[in-house]
Amino acid sequence: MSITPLASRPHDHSHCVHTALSEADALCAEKGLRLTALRRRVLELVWQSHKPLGAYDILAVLSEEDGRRAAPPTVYRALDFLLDNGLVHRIASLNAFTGCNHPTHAHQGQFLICRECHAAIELQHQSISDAVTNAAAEVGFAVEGQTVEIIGVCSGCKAA
Amino acid sequence: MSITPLASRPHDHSHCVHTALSEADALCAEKGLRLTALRRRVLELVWQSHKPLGAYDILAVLSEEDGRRAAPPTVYRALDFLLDNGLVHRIASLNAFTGCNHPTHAHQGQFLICRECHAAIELQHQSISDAVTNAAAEVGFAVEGQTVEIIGVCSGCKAA
DNA sequence: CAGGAACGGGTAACATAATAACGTCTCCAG
DNA sequence: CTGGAGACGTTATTATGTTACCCGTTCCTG
Repeated sequence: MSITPLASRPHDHSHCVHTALSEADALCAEKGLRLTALRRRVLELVWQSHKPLGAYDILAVLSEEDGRRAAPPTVYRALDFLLDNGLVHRIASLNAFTGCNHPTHAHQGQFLICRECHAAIELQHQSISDAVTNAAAEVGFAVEGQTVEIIGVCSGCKAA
Repeated sequence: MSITPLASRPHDHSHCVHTALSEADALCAEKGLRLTALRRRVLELVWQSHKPLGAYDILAVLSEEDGRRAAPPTVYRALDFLLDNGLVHRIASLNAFTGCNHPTHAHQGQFLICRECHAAIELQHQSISDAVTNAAAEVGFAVEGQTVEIIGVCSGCKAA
């Protein structure tokens, strides 16, 4: 039904980062949004691995490379921008952020989070969304947003 | 397929609280666990409405009624006990806790969270769990726990 | 009936996460 | 060129969660 998500198999990760940044550039150009140096840098950091990154992790990197120490609002504002425009997702159960695989169309992903390697694998499974929507409809609940975060062990870590 | 969850319709709430505490007593007696006064009180507070309660909300109530002010570890230890034994659930997207409807058998609920009245309606919909398990299996991911939290508007608030 | 491990709980301090409020700068439209 | 919106810096504060350490009780064991 679906291809194996990239995050769950070996791959050239620098390609991920490059693609993500290019897509972000294109999307912002198209919508007339300003992907400033800071926002671009934060997006790059979030994409540096498939492990969701905490706001304060980002803060630490920025502080180190800038010399002067950055303050929380700097990072949160950049993250808010990226969230608003679908370039990153927030993982509520981890208080962390991860790059969005499909920024060009609005969606809410589901995430498989590996307890071992901490990678977050984004899914977009219609059957899950449908099951949620149907279950909610049964009790007259109007769905506006879904947080689906599955903890477990990924195939790679199971093998090891 | 399922009956309307209690939390989503009018009901005698004192009955909820009483039932929850009785079930907790029974469950702890059976398992040889100690439902101390503090733990029981925290469980009662969590059950006082169907709105999930933050740890610091509980802390505030305990501090006020005890005169001396309680400290965070007191509340978190009680909550850990209740979580470990399935008496309450944690709502990750709210950083809050809510009473478990079915403490006697292990399970992981799904939650409908009303943006208006803040009530959390616990579901246990097999179709959702199945959809999640199947989607995970497709990529070789072994599910250990599910966080499914749906934000939206409940039937009561839609009517009003 | 010692004596000591296990447990519940208190206190203080700390760590992490997020927001509020205000000021300055830049850049582009008019 | 000017005026206003948006981006970002800075400081402070609030919210949430954890760690380390100590003390008293319980309860089991010898």
